[in-house]
Amino acid sequence: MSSTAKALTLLSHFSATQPEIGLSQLCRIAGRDKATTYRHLQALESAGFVEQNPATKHYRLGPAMMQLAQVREATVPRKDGAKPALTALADATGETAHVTVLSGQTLYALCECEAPHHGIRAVVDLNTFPLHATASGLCVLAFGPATLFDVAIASLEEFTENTPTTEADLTALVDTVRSTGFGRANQSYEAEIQGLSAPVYDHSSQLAGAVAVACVAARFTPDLEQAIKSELVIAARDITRNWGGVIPAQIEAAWADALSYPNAVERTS
Amino acid sequence: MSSTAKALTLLSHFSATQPEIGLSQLCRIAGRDKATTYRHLQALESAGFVEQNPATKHYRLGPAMMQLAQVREATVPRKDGAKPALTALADATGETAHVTVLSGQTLYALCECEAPHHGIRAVVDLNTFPLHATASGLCVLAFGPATLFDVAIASLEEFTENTPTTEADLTALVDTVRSTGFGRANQSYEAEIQGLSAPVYDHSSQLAGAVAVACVAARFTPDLEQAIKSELVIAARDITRNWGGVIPAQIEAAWADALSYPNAVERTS
DNA sequence: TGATATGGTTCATATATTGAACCGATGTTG
DNA sequence: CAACATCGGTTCAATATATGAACCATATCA
Repeated sequence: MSSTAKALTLLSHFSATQPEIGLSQLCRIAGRDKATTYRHLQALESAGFVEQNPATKHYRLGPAMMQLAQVREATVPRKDGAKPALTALADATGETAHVTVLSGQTLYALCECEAPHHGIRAVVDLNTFPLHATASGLCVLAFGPATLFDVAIASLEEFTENTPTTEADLTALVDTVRSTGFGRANQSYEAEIQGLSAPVYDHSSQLAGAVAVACVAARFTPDLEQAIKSELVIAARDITRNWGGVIPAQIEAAWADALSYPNAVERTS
Repeated sequence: MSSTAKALTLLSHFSATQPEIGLSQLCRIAGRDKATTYRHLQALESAGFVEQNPATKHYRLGPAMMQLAQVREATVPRKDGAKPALTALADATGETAHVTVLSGQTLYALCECEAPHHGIRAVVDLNTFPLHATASGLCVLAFGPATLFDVAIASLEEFTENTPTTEADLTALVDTVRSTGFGRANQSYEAEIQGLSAPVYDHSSQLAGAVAVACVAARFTPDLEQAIKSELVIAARDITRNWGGVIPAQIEAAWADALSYPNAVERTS
């Protein structure tokens, strides 16, 4: 590990809950020598990556972050940050994958990717996603602003015989999503289509949207469901990372539980 | 200079106008060896500070910037406090407005706002602002720590034929800023760009940075200068207020004098 | 007053960084 | 199409640079 990489990992110890850290404290957290840590902080400070609170001498993230984040945002718009993960997801699952973004009270399609594996495949052709009947919508209801639930029950349009049409039905579905970390729509929007989704987050620490897989129901087996879920987790982490967000710990925990990998954080890059 | 500092300065070469840079190109820009630059980029990539465009192999700023900027903003919420005033300033003047923050001996760009009024407008695309050649820099020299003046005269790079290149020239400019309360850069950094700035303060009662307007020189008239100055005062007061600071009485007095509104404190919201 | 924190500094040691030269691939050009 | 240029990436000997135990100066507290 290069000394540069070591210096940079120091930055990862700053967070909203612990925004300012003293030298000795940071040494303990990072498990590194004090002189070394001090020099690393000096280097970071010279580049504006950290600065010292003049009053306490504690260190905090510096102003250069703001400038660089602006350039990053101008360089990689949101859609581009989702596309690679989406194609990987479609390829790995062999099913159609798509990403939705929540804007206000509406869930919009951002982009979509069809896997070429099968002659029969789901085609996602929506501008806006009904909250109560799609996997992405349920995901947003479960993890997004609470006010959305009222919006959803105000228009419980019945698309298929599986569409939830009562508040009780919808509450039950959303509760399941909350406990598993995955949105699931069993032919509730279109017959013969099974949807599975996972939430994605952005820099605001709020839910930003969902990533989902639409699967032809005839192919849907417990094995495929497990496979899709584990790929969804990878895609959701990737997109969230590109959008500057973090997956809430409780959702990571729910995923780990649902996938029966009690301690799974096997891919963080 | 530590290798970490060298690696970090690579990041400053990325900008909105040049968001992606190839290895060889970056070596030329940074004036460093290719192997070294490559390893530095590897270290930066491992921390998510840069990433490679898979298609072109060119490097660009990475997703980690977004997360860190989020934490920084949560720690020192400056950008949110500056943005409304900045858009109002850009809108009222019809020119490009920006805010800079002083950290240590370096003046960083915090955010920028372009007015849509004109087809031709200034584009601020800087990571750090030279102290001697920009309106914001002169403002900081005039009202910030005295030690900055030594830093400034240590590197009097000549950007245009109007750039001050002697200590005497710079002293004269800074004295003018002190007596008027406004930083002014008449095409001293870029030809055809007139800069005007005002200091902003934070809770520490120290100078925190500057708010500035970059104006296309061809449009610059005495009337516009007066208009920009009075808008700058409004913006500087607003930002200072949001950052928990107070404008020193002597600067308020200088402003009132310069604007020929002897008792002007007519808008403080 | 002594014990224990803190942020910051020193210096011999040796480890990690450096850059000229090199490689294979791709693209240009007369 | 062969010669040339440029690209991203790699190698290895030379050495510049990072390292950490011990050490300050200062502040806090019992």
